Amino acid sequence: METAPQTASNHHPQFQIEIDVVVFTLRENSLQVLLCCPRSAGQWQLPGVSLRTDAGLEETAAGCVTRFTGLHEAYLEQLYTYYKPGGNVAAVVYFALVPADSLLKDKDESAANWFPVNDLPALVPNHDEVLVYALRRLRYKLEYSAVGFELLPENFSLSELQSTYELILGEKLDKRNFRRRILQAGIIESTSHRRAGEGRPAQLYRYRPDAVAEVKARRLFP
Amino acid sequence: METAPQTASNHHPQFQIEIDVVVFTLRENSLQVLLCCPRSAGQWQLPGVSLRTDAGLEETAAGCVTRFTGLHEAYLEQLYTYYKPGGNVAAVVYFALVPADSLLKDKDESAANWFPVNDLPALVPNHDEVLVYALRRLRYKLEYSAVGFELLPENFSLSELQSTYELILGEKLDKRNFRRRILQAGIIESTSHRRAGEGRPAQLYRYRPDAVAEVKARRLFP
DNA sequence: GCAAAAGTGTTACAGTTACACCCATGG
DNA sequence: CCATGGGTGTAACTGTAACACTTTTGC
Repeated sequence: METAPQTASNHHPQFQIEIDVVVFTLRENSLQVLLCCPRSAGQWQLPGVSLRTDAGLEETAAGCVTRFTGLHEAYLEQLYTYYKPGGNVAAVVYFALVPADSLLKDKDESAANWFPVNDLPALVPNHDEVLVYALRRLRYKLEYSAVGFELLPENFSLSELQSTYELILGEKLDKRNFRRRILQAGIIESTSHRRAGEGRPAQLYRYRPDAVAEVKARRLFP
Repeated sequence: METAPQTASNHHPQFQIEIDVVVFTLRENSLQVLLCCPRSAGQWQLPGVSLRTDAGLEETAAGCVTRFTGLHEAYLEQLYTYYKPGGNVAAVVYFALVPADSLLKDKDESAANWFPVNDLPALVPNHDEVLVYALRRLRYKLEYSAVGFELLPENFSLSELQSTYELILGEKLDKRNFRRRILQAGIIESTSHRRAGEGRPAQLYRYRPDAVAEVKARRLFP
């Protein structure tokens, strides 16, 4: 990475690098994504910033999330790097999960908004594709890792967790099987809090950050 | 991707983009990786080229594989993008699988060589890490997709396929279970060829490119 | 006391694993 | 005819999916 790659010529083309972030959250009973509409573009697009030479990729993505949501900790993962030949700007796309009810700050400056993933506005070219890919990755990841907690506040009830999974996967789940599995996996622990409301109060749980989140799935091959 | 991202300033830092490729193959009964040692660096590193403005990322990676192995078709997948703050070159890393016995061409020009993944030379900084990640991804991918065929010639026996899996996963597999599963999955078809040698001749199979390769694994969550 | 959400076990079924012998060919 | 690698089925087990009622609270 530090040394020049070996090519015939010695001068290398220069590119601009843009970090885009697909930020998901749960709002209004649906999975939503953060989009912004800068005046210069006049069209909705993923929030993004230009990479500076003195900043890391993930660091920059995290800064972008903070700037648009005000949150300082979010689940972040590199998704894909795009480059369209003929241009001179490459886009490194991250995806992020932020807890429910993360409010937008700087609303006017950033002109950003949440949109349900099933009801998106027209987007800048290629961002549709990126979004579809991010969504696929999120669903996929949900099936073999513990990523669902990132969309919930620190303390949550099992019913809330189940709804999260149902919303993202788009299917209903069996309550008893869901509880058994999630508890057996040992990735959450109960807290001393309970949430009152209509009906019987719910036991609240917390994610155990020390838990080993990825689990070996059944293999097809061999 | 085309429009400028919104930042305060209007001038953007410029970077060089390097495409590196982790090329795996099976040779001498082990999983091996392609490394090169350009005169300028004097140290082993992943083969890489500088991105040109008029070329796509995957296209460039494919060209890199061709240049070092002589092969024109290889399984390619984007792995990760790295950037070390303070530098000005980002590296987009791909991983590639090439069939057994892919010979190196241009041996002297490229100064490249195959190394068993368990016995690597000292590498340029950060490439160790990249390689470890690539290997993890390969093992992982092998478990839920049909990627193993990419390391074999067009026609192969079931025993050869099984050895491939065993070599990569680093564990022995049950012959009968292996065969049942791979055949049930319907991703290979028998050909009219057989391979003679010591012992009973083996039926040769071929990968069905139309097969749906990715299969839903058992979920932990929900 | 009733509406509303939380919590709790068991059984049938499907898929996975473990395992040992016969077959076809070349020398 | 024998050495070598190729090819084949079954039984025990483990994990998964389906399913309905009782409990606790607020009003």
